[in-house]
Amino acid sequence: MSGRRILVTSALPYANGNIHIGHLVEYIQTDVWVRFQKMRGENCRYFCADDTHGAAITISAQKKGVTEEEFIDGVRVAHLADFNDFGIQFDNYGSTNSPQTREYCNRFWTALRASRLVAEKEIEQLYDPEAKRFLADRFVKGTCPKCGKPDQYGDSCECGAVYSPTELINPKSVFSGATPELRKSKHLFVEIEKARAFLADWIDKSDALQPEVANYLKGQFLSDELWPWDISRPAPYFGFEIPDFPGNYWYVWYDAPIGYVGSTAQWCEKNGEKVEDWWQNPNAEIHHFIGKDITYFHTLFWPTTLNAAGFNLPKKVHIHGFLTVNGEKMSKSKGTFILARSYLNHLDPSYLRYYFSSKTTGRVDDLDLNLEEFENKVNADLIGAVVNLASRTAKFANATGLSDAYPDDGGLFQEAASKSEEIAAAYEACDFGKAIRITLECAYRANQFIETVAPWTLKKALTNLEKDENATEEARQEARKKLQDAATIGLNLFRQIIVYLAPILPELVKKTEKLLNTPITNWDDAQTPLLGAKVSEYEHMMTRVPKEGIQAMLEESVETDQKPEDENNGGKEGIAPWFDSKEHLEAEPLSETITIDDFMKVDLRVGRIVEAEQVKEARKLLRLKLSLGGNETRQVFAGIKAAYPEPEKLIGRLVVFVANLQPRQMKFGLSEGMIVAAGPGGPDVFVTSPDEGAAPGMRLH
RNA sequence: GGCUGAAUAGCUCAGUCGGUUAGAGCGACGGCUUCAUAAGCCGUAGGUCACAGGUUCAAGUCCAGUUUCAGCCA
Repeated sequence: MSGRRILVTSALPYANGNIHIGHLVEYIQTDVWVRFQKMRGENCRYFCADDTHGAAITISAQKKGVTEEEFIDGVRVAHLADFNDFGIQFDNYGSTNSPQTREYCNRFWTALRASRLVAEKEIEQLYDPEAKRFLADRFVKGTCPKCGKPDQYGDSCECGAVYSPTELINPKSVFSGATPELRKSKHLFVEIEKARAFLADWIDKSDALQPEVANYLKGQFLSDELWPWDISRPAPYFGFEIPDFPGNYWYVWYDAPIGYVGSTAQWCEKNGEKVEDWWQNPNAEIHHFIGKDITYFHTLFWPTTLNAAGFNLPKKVHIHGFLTVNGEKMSKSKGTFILARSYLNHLDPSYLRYYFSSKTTGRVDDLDLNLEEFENKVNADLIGAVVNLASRTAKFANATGLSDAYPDDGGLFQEAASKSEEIAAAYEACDFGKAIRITLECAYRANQFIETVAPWTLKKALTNLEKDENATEEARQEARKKLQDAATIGLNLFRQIIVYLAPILPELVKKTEKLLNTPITNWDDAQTPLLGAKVSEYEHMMTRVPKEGIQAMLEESVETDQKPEDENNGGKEGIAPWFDSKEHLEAEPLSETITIDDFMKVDLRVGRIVEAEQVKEARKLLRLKLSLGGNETRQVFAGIKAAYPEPEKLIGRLVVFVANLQPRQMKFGLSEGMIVAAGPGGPDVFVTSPDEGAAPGMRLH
């Protein structure tokens, strides 16, 4: 493959929560840029992965009662589905919890050691004696020492106060609720101060950073001594153990960017390529797309690590701002904390791809999603100006196809073709807003042209001639040709615009390809008119933004029980507080007290589901076969059909099972017990699972 | 507090190297059109370019200051 060799990454989404529209700013921006490069014929690859390590993952997994690996596997499936449905097209989507990432963690580590950048120091930190683990500030909660507000994090309070976790009144560990104590432990640090000369030079001269970012780094960091970077965490910690520092693990932010390389390696294994051709090749370009919150990880620590190992430094770090909705931070109570899935449930992803792109400037500014503007802009630009071009011309060419020679259009096609490089330069600079502005000017001119030629009038004239018995066949031919020519011009101007918007609107490209029976694959498809092509029956390409869809999305988001992750730190040391509602307890109040003897009458056992199938005739029932270990099995009919429509997915799971319930003959067979599940019923039934380590046959006490 | 950035029409934003009368889209208003699932075209109104200075033949643009807003401070 020829062209520039370009490796592109987006920041790895943390495996602790769902993708929301704030994330999408970045993935859409990156995807558009990558699609643009590919259309230009560059050898461009887009790599990403889930970022899976750290204490927050452990907590989330514990809350769900699954292992960390099970938890991140589940999140990965959800992430990929969201990305896919938004048209984000990765060349490889890996995980930091992969053998490839581990291998590169080791390699970079060796390099950092060899460069004498690693130092050992003893630090004092809060420790949870019950959970037997050290606690980051965010995992301690207590009463604010300044304002007295309870239930605040160990580093700062909602009142704005900033303090150390040791100052908290009545501090508690979020793991166990135990009172933490101070303990000393040894940590490893990367002394990036030693890399100062390199960093200062790179920041100043490489042109990898937007000027405001370079200024920020110079003013904020380089003006003073660079603090050593605490890179190890004592066990237990979900991550990779440091080979030469047993009992300690790399901090999640060490392996997160290495995940870029790990994902590359995975792709290389599948495609017979070499990692060094991408990461250690002076002719390869590395482009990172990130949010401004994680600037210093990517502009201080990461270049230092890469440099130590002799890897390419980023050619560009493209940094974008945060998303606001209607001018404010996303808010759960206002319904503006919108999950990707909630958006997809109600609106077309093309709208958001277009809107975000129209507001993408390549600068670090925040981007506002104003929902009223969103609706207006998409309707006016995409429906009114762009799609409308096809919808008002296509049917006039349906019978004849496009003309065989491009008719005189007053230079419109040529003029738009001449904008190609200017638009391309805007894409290259991530100024998608500018690319769109120039393209839309073409659309306005095209609409004016259609207005002047008025194909509908030509069509009427033709119809009249065809009815008129006195009309000559020549006159009819001429009228037919005029109409075909007008439609040919309209559809070519339309297609040219679609080429320019193709990186942003892949779905619209597909529909255009279908309409004109010709693929769009290359940027230069905008240079030559399409001639002689068949024109399919016009089908709607895009509908106006449904107002009720926006409303429904907001309503759904108000209900979503999801908290914004902490922007600071990319959320990795953050933890979503619990939002447990009282509704369930109110719906079903606690029963009267029983004695331990009463309880002991119930023989609860761990069982493994070895068979699970639909009972077709039953409304609510699944037939399960539970193994209690050895050859002991029981057949159970469970009323969980609505909640588990795919029973085969239950096979292998451990469940809790009432083993001494009197068997009951049911219409479909004998039920020899029941499995324990929570929830009000219907689709809201949740089968309970024992923690890892439990085995079939164990009794619950 | 320190640092960084921003301020142009009701809204969202262009405005190149300092160079003619500061532009676009949306919205508002008036008209035209009726091919297209209300889309399109023409026109009108709307600006002390945050403020007061400086440099210059010439400043929205360059310089220093002031105000306001936003962000960042591992």
